[in-house]
Amino acid sequence: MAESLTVKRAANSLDADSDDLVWCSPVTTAPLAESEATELARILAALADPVRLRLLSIVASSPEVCSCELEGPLAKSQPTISHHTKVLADAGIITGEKRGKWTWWHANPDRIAAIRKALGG
Amino acid sequence: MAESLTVKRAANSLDADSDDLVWCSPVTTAPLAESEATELARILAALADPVRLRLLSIVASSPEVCSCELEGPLAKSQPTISHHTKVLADAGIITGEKRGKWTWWHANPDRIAAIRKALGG
DNA sequence: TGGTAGCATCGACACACGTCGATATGTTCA
DNA sequence: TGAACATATCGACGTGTGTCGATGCTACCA
Repeated sequence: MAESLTVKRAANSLDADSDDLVWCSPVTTAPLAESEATELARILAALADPVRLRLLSIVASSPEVCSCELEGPLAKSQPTISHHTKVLADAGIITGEKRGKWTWWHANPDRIAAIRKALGG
Repeated sequence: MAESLTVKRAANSLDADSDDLVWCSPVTTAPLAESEATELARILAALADPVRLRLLSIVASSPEVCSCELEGPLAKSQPTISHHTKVLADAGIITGEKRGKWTWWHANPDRIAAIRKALGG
């Protein structure tokens, strides 16, 4: 196996090659189609949790963060942390890279910028 | 009673007079405090629903929208529409103005901009 | 005054979600 | 190989949430 392996980003229906701002028109501009709204809601729901927001803020503040460095600051059990990283990764907001025993997480600024754009940015 | 009455914006703990971007540091900059994360998650949760996103997009696309104009496009019952407008209003994202029999809704661009800012904008 | 219309609230239901212990998987090292 | 560790997955539990019918309340109009 390869030395470095990117964790799969799960089956979200929007993994176009160019990752940014392709979803939908800004929410402030024109009525959203039902499919656009569902997709955007899915991404926002991934963010709408205090633990995940703090997790993201920790990951985004560092170039890379190991899972084991999250359990302490977030004061949650290991399965809970794993659950939350998965939710954020499925939404494309963070990406996990498995190196040896550890999984290293980093934020996806493009995706976050796309969310801002969808919010009228 | 007065001719025009602004619907109360409910008891959200963040109704500072200046309404914009006072919550928390951008999520991409530094680890969020627990209280900041909880507050931001509450606001994002108000957005993280397809019906509410479409509702907001309709309201934000017009200067003013009446509740009765939402039932049709959103294909939901009247109590459901009322529920969703309340959630968005409690989050400060839209504001309702009651004139006569009708309640007129309009978006709060400052609040939406604050959300973008909290997301690293 | 009575009737109607717009909207909010209540109660109930089904479903989704956060949480964690137990367990499984996979990697490192002796 | 076997032991130890990091992480993922599973199963279960309690709680939160979207939905709607029924009901209540207020404003308008004849």
